[in-house]
Amino acid sequence: MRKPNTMTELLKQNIAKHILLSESELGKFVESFKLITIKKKQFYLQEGEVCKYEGFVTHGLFKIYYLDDKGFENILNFATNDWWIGDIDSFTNETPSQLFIEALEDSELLIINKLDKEKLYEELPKVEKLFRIMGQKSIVALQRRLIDNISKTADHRYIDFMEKYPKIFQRLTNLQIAAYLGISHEFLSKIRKKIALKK
Amino acid sequence: MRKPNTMTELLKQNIAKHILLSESELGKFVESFKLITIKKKQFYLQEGEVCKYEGFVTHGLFKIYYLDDKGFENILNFATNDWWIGDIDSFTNETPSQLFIEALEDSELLIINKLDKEKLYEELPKVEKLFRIMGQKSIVALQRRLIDNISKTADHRYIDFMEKYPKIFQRLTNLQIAAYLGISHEFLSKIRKKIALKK
DNA sequence: TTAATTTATTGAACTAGTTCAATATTTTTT
DNA sequence: AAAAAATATTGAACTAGTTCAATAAATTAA
Repeated sequence: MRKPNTMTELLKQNIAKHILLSESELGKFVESFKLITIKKKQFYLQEGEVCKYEGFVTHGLFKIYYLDDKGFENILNFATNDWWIGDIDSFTNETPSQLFIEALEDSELLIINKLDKEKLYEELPKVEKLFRIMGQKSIVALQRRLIDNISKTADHRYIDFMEKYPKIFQRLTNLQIAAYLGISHEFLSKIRKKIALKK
Repeated sequence: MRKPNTMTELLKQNIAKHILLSESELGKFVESFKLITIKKKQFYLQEGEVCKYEGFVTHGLFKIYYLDDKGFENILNFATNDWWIGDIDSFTNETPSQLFIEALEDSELLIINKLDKEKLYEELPKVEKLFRIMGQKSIVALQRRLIDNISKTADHRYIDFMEKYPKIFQRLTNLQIAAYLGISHEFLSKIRKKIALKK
């Protein structure tokens, strides 16, 4: 593990993208977080649990997924350095989550619990703005993802994903990519072949 | 058109679901909004425009959609009484929208522009919380919609929609429902026949 | 280092959903 | 009330994507 303050630097840089805080406010902000590690194949969150923390990934890789009626894994998203994870619904309303969040690599996170987050909202009103803006960005991203899923074919979505997230892409298996694209891995294999032949 | 203060009552009730404001704060809040009407087939927003207002629908019905590469209409959502509309991305960043928001019935809205909204954030810090919470709810809804779209068949999605929004459902054509479900209207017609035969 | 397990590829048969074209029905306009 | 326009239904041929099963390749565990 790297030094904790290297990790909090990442978090400071992340929030500086959205709002402007003084050095002392930044200090107070990051102090509310705790550094934890999660080993590959271990869970940050499992279906049925209440999501107790919001987490900022400083290192590693996660998949966020749910199991459908047939027990099939559908990946909503991946999260690596500089991404936030958690189940907003479960965290905010303290209800059981439907999601699994699992480490695909040994990972490190800065986490905050609900009480400490609420304290932050009170002490640093700008934090309210921060999470409002982050929420807005999530909405835009989700809206785009929904649009793509409705109106693009699987090969198109595969190529888009590869181009948009080349670094994550390399670290994933085809099974994981297929579960993200919403297609069977056999069909992904055929898409890959077709693309390879074109070149 | 009904009396303006009947309309602002609806807005007050809506925000009371999320945060607690005093009567005078509520008054200040609703004063920042302007009541407008949009006739059937007219647009609240068109592709290429910057979204200048966020709107709270007090009466009527809208479709929010975008045109894909083939010029095909994909409906992201419908909005009726007690819903908010706007393109968050375009509104926040003052960039051209990709969306159309069109009235399907003669409609009434309370709208607020960016400057007035920012003023509200400053004067009533709880409003920041309000929009953060509303954003979180949108995220949850979008996430569920994405999940459904990936993992459920069209007949399942059709039945879900009918059961979840029976009142809106009745006021829509099959063309509109198909554009929302992401299927051709011919196929929707076949789904409807299959369901009718089962009964 | 071998054995065991997981991941990837391929083909064949299938199913969900599309596309196109023709006809019927409903709604809107005049 | 008639004509015009938009919406809905149906069938036939098609395509994108699934499922199942067998085999190969790559990773992980012993």
